[in-house]
Amino acid sequence: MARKPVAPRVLRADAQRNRDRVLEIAQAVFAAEGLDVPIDEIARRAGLGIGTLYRHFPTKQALVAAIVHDRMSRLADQAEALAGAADPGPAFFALVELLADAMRRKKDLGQAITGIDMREVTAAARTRMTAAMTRLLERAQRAGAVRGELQYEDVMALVSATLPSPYRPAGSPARLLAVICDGLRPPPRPAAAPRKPRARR
Amino acid sequence: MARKPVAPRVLRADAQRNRDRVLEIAQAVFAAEGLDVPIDEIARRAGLGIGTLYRHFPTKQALVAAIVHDRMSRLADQAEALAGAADPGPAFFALVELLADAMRRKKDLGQAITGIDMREVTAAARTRMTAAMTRLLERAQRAGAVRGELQYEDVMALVSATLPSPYRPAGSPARLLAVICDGLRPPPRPAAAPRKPRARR
DNA sequence: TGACAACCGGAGGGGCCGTTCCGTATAACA
DNA sequence: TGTTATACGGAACGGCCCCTCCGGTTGTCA
Repeated sequence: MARKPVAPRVLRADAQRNRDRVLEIAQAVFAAEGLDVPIDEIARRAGLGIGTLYRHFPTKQALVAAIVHDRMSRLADQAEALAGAADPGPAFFALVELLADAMRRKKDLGQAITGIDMREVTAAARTRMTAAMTRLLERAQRAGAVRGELQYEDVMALVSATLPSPYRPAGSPARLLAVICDGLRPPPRPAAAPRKPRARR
Repeated sequence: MARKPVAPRVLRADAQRNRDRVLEIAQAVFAAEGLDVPIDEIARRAGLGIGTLYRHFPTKQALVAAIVHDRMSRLADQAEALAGAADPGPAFFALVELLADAMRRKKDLGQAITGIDMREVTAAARTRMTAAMTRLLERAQRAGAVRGELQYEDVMALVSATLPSPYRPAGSPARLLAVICDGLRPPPRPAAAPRKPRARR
């Protein structure tokens, strides 16, 4: 169980310095190596004791949350901007690429969105993100740029396919994204009949 | 001096019974709940002591391997059959669906193919699987049924998108598979120009 | 039926991790 | 410069898991 750190109005100078340092290091480490890095390791790399780290962030979750929430908020901002774009089709695909790119660049983001239970902790940003994506998806669907039957979860699942997972080197992000984006568009013929291959040449 | 051989020709009746029971239970549990179930849990559900389980399978990996190898071999059989089919296009898409379906039905299979390091242990079946898929992919590409630039890893990454992951309820498998299969086909126009939405406002 | 090899069960060792505790150090301020 | 609230460091704790060990049990065969 975690004891809530008593937060006085102002931190002592050294405390503020250390807090910043923890955030800076953790941000880099989680982005590069994912959220499974032990907290002792973060402390070590920051040149601090474990106790110090725990005074600033009462829980590993709290530290992760601080970082992921930040990242996710920025993403949500961009998503909201795109959600209001004049032309929803291109905006939707831009958002898909944006998401895929962000999640690939920041391993922690991908993990937080895709897997590990950060639900509670990133609720606010996540909600905005979901709302923006959902709205844009619906607009793009009404505009005929995206298959009508798809839902938010479908899109997120597909985006997550571009993420590398441990031990399995994922396919090329660019190729995967091309497949996914083309697949997201409405099929040429409404009937689900498989397309006839062109005659060989 | 030589110690007793690890595996005598015939197991004692009770030992054989217990071994079978472990396999049966582990198979069900791993399929339903994935490979993260502790081994004590398997033993408990089988009504056996941990020691007993460990005599039959010296390692958790060994137990998992026995089960996953089995499953994967069956899949490889089917893949090889499809790889030789007359019409490579439909056969390729059948294999994709087969894989997605198998991995969704058996959580351990999905995990073993996608993530956890079972590489060594399932090498034989995996190699056959990979070879069959690669061959079928190339044939389907030559037939013009699948985008030419894709590679084996791309296809597997896409298939894995249909898998549910913990905490994130995946999208509908049917819808995802539709998107993926359509995306795998060569795009109608060489240029990937996004479709113009209808004018509307 | 008796003797023994084969087998069983589960306590406990060891490693990894998140978290807590508390003796020591130091910034802040008079 | 002295006093004190605040902060620091890291040993130690507890939970989780894989795995080992060994005293007790049981199938098997003469």
